[in-house]
Amino acid sequence: MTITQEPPRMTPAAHRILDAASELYYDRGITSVGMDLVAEHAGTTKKTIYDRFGSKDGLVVAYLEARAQRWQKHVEDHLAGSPATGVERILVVVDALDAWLARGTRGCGFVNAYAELSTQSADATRVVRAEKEWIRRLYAGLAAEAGLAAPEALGRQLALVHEGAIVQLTAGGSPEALDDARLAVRAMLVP
Amino acid sequence: MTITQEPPRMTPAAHRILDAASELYYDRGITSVGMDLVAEHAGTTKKTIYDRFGSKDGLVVAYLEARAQRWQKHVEDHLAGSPATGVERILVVVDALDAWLARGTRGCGFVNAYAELSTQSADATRVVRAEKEWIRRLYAGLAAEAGLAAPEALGRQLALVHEGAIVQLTAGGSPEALDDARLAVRAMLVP
DNA sequence: CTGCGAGTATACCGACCGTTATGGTTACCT
DNA sequence: AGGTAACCATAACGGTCGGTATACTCGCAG
Repeated sequence: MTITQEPPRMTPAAHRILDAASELYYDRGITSVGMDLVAEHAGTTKKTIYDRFGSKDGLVVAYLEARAQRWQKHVEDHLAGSPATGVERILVVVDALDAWLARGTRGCGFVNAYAELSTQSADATRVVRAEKEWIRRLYAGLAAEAGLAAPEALGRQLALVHEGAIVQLTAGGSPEALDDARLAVRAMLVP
Repeated sequence: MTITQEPPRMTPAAHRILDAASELYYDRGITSVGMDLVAEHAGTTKKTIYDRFGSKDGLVVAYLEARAQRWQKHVEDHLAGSPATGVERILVVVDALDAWLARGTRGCGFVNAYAELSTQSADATRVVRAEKEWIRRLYAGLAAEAGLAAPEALGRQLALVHEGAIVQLTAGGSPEALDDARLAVRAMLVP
C-alpha cells in the first residue's frame, strides 16, 4: 500500500525552508544538496526541517509540487493576459515558456529531478509525471478550443516540441531553440 | 586555462571500470554512485580507477564520451542498413531512437548528466552539448540531402521533436511518444 | 500559572564521500 | 637479471551524508 503523507503545515520557518530548498535543488541538483546546507540557507536547523517535512524525500516532493504550482500559474497568467484567440493561444504557451526560461540555463526542474530520483523516489516520479501530463493536456485543450482535428494527438505532438525546446536551449546550448519551437508549432498547425 | 587531459589508456581493467560505471551512472545517476560501488561492480579497486581515470570527473567524462560514441554508431548503423531515401531517411532516425529507448525508462543519459553536473563540471557539460549539436546537424544534413528548404533551421526543429519524444516517453510516462514524434515529423515535412 | 507548539542550538550517530598512500603480486620487455 | 606497467588488497584521510537526541527559549491560549 502506498502511503500518502499529509502536506506539511506551512509555518513561517517551513516557508523559508521550502524557498531555500527550491533554489538550491534547482540550481545545484537534489542529490548534491544536503540537509545541513538547506538549513543554513533557510536560517534554521535540521531539527525544524525534519519536524515540518519528515524526510529529505518529503522536502523534495514539496519542492516539486510548489514548483509545478508556480509554473502552471505562470502559464495560466500568460494565457489570461493575452488577447490571442484560436490557434494563436497555442503560441502564447511558447511565449510563456520563453519568459519562464529567460533566466538561467538549468532546464526543466522536473526532468532534472527525474534524472536523479526516478529509481529512488516513487513520490517524486509521480509529481514529475503529473506535470508532464498537464503539459500534454494543456496543449490538447487549446487545440480542441481552436477547433483543430484530433486535438488529443495534436496536443501530445505539440508537447514534444515544448519539451524539446527546453532541452535544446539548456543542455543543448542552442540559443534559437524557442524560435525554432515557434516555427515548428506553426508548421504543425497548418493542415 | 582549460586543461584537456589525455584520454585514459584502455587496459583490460579500465574497460571493466568503464562498463560498470556506464551502467551504474545511467541507471542510478552520477552523484549517487560512489567510487567504491564502481570498483566493486568492476571487480577491481579504487586505486586502479584513479590510476586509469584520474578523478571521478575524468571517469564521468569517459562515460559520456563512450555513450555518445555508442549512440551515434547505433544511429549510423540504422541509416546504413535502411533502404529508405529522401525524407524517409529522417524517419529512420526516429526508428533508431525508438529501438535505442526500447529497454529502460531512464531517458537521455546526456540530459540526465547535465541535470546533475552542469554547474559543477565544465568538461561533462561540453560533451553533453556536443551530442546535442550532433543531433541537430544529423537532422539538418538529412534535410539537406532530401533537398528540403532551409535545412539548417528545419534540422533544429526536427531535433526538438526528437528530444521531446525522449522526455515525454520517460519522464512524462507517455507510451505513445515515439508514434507522436513520427506524426509530428511528417507534419513538419509536408510543405 | 500552566501547558503546548514552534523554533533554536548543539551534539551525535553510522555510513558513505572522493582521494591518497603503502605494499605486494603478477607478467611482459629488454 | 632487471625494469616497468598493470593490477590487487588494505587502510586511512578529512569531510559530508541523512537522520536523531537532548535541552533550551519564546509566545500564546486555557
